[in-house]
Amino acid sequence: MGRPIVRLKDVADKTGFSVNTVSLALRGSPRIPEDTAMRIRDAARALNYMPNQVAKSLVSRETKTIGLVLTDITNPALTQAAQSIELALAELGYSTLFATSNNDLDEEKRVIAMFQSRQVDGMLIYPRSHRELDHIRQLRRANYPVVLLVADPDAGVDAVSIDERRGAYRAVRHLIDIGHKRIGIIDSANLLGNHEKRDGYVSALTEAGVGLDPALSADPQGHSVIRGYWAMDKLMRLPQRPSAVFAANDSLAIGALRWTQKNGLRVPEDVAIVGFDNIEFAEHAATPLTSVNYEIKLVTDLAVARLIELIGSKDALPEPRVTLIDPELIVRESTHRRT
Amino acid sequence: MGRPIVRLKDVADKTGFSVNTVSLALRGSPRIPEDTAMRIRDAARALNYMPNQVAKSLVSRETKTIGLVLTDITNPALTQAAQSIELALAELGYSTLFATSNNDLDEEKRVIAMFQSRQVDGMLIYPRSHRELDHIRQLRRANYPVVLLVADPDAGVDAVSIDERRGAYRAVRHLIDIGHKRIGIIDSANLLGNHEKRDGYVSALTEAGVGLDPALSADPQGHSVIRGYWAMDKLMRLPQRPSAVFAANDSLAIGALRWTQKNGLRVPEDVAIVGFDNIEFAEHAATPLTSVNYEIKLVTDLAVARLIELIGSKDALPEPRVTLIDPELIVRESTHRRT
DNA sequence: ACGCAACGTATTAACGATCATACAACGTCA
DNA sequence: TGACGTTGTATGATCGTTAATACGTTGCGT
Repeated sequence: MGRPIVRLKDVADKTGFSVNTVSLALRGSPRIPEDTAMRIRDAARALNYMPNQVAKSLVSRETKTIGLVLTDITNPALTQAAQSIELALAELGYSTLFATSNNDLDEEKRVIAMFQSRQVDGMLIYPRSHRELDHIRQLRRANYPVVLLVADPDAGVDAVSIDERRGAYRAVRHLIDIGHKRIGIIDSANLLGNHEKRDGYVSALTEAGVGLDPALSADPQGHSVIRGYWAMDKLMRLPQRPSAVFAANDSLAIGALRWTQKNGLRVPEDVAIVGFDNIEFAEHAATPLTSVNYEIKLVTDLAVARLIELIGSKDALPEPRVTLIDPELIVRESTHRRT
Repeated sequence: MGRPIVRLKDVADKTGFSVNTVSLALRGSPRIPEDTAMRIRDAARALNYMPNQVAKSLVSRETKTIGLVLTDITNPALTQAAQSIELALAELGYSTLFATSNNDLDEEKRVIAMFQSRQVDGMLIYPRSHRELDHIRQLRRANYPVVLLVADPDAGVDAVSIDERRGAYRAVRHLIDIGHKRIGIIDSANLLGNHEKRDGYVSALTEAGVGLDPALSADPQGHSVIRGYWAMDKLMRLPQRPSAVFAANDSLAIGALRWTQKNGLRVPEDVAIVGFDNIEFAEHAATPLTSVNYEIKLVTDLAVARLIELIGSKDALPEPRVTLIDPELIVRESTHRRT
């Protein structure tokens, strides 16, 4: 310890004014004559005075801090989100306290409680599960401003998210449109209820009258490149291979692509591949990947705006509102029209 | 506003004890008999009492919060660092306040001042420049615990970093060892003094008696894939092309690799490529990339440990210590022994 | 039965800031 | 000239918590 803290009192002692006068002067109150204010400001600068936000927060009952809960920041899509959230909040004078839940529900709860204890003014949460949201709904009921970054329309909590279901639908629909019928999917067989993408896949196939084959579904058990490689291997060893594969994110898709390279298959001639998130590496992959694209900044800006709105609400929080952003499909070489 | 805050006083009122007794009981003081403590704990639970860390911090003079300053979190290497720092700190009971300097010195200063104002117990900083560290040295002089995440040995501030110079040396040395003489470099011609990698490149060439050709140096003006592609284009249009290229990070290297694909060159036969950071996409690139590898967790764990040590130091901070981690080279297909 | 620990709980004062209010000193006006 | 505003500054309470200390009860020993 022993870090020297310069307090209002120190500035007061140095100038001979009272603590209160110093406080008013530094905050530019019109009640303090310019002459006095200047002397006080000079003294404050000389002492390198910095207001203690902790003390300030105690009386103002706001910390100008928001808590950001992520599952796992190594996911490039989340990284981007974190970056643009921090930026947007900083512009509004808020600091970002961040923590990862490591995809564990108890951890998520613990992190949320910690943030509450630290009196954050609001939270942005990337929940581990899109369904188990009771603990978050409870937060909201206690009048705590929260905005989720993924959700379905009836979450019962404010949320801004891209429409994953619709994005997946577009991807698979595209594959169908260019003539594919046997379409595989690489996505977690998710016990957590995160099956928006799978739903989109199913509805595109169903709509086109293509039967579902459970064998065409591979659970990568992770979201890294190597997991995509591994899942692709499972799909391609089937007696009846898929002619196209939809991967739930670009890392998985790149893993799948890598499998085709190692095994001498051509993309898209032998198998077409579609990814999700349109990360930079997708565009510049060995075969540029068709991928579901969206502007992450749009999502985060809306989420931040909504959160600030909730924080500003005087009385009870308004009715929850879920905003889903419709993503687009960027078609590249990894999918081609079949003849 | 109007968020309901449950305070010690509320628990006190409910149980009939005084605030102080409640405080002691909840903190498990031996002075409070088990019977009383239990009643108080029950009441606290019933009211969903959560200690107000802001108030606690005011009296304890520590926030159990550290500030993490990054230049730009989209850099995958920094992302990883952020993740493992958050994890390590959380295990030690610290929260992470994070902010990005957006590679701007004034912004960096502003962020640091903000963190001070918020009374963070210490800071981990990825400085924009490896040379302009005066504002950070000043912090240290004011007895503020700071650990940098990149630095040269004589920074005058505590630091834990990988030895970029040595990593670059190993990469270029490897290229020389397998027979290359005309070796290009893709790295920022950095005005900020971040020329550790370039230094390593130069010393490997010099040591081998290979002359330096300034034309073989390309400034990508960024660190993304597309910038690497662009810089590679510049290098490969030279009348005397390099036979090998060292890129300062894997994104740049992947961009360079992409250029060779588009232009029908073979890697490593026509040109060898080495990257830096060994991100997952490097291993699974179209041609698996040789890259400088290091365990980021080792760096961050040491940095966190050092920071905690500084925070714990009773009196003045100990002499600054710079720890450089020696990275290794992972050789993959993108470089081959020449015959 | 009295003094003195030990025990259990309460009181008071911080922490650093803000806010509402009090209070001097001075000037103005009828 | 005295009541009344204005102006500039100070005082005191407050935010929720902890720390130091004070103060009643007990129970014990003699």
